[in-house]
Amino acid sequence: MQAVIIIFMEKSSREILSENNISITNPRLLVLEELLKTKKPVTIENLQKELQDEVAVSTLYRVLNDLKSIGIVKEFTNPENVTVIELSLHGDNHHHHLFCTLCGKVVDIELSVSLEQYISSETKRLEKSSGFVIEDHGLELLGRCYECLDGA
Amino acid sequence: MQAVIIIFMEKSSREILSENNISITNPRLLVLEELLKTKKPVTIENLQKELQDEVAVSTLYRVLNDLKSIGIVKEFTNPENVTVIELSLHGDNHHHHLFCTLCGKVVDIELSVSLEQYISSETKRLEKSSGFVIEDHGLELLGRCYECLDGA
DNA sequence: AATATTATTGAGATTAATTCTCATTTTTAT
DNA sequence: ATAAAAATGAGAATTAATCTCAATAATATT
Repeated sequence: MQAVIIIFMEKSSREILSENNISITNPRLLVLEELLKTKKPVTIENLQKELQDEVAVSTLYRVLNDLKSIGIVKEFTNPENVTVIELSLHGDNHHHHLFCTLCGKVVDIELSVSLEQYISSETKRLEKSSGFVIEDHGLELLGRCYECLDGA
Repeated sequence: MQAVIIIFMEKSSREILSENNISITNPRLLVLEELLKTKKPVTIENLQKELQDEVAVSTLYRVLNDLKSIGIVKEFTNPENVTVIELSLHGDNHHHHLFCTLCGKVVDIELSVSLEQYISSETKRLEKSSGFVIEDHGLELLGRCYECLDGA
């Protein structure tokens, strides 16, 4: 009997860049590696710390804009209005965010299918009453995380 | 038969300030008047334009912070990350925002009671799975407004 | 109502996040 | 291997917001 081993290989940073037809440069690889390593939403400040002496600040911002424009990085702001960066490789990964208002932690969350459906139908109702065409939505949840609750 | 006329009188800016025990000053009155006049969410840039030569920029920011801290002004950011200011006189007016991604227009919206309930119960589920205590939520809708759709 | 005390204002300096400029370096195409 | 095009680094420029501090206005006291 043969063992069948299935490995879900993360795409390499090089592959990601070449698939998107943008040139393969060191800063881009370094930023991508860092985001792949973290796997979680990060502030630009934290990215900067991790990439100190490897990528210039101006380049970091430029690279993030490049990655945003090919759609593999998403940007949003936390409740204190700080920019948060998140890798978004698999095109359609609709999700939402839960923020700790004390320490700033951000967690990705998925809503139940039924709630998503409910939001969609409400959206249709609101399209009629508002005259807008509604294309997207995001639910933000605010609270306090276990660590901050512990400390208190 | 007598006519019964009921007038819902907007509280005056003076009353609002004195009820909240903060001193009545001209800049505060001017900012409040402007917000009462507009009745809609406004960017700080727009507020500045309206109050040119009447309130110094530094004072405008300070007054907005004062009004935020007594809870009669709420602040949020639009999808382009610009700060938007909104009067919130009647303490509990939970609502959400619909943004036009083309012109930046912001519209207040109310969700149906059942959707709000649905979100609340999802929140309870997420509290268990995330370990957070969730205290608030906001739904943002993004789309294109009738005027921008017309123009296109 | 007049004065003393306290708080607020205006103007501009400061800070922080992000973008821009441009000479140099790296990448891609030939 | 070389030419052409694109990206980088360092620091200057820009923008939104806060801070500083002397002058002014508001409140409290007599």
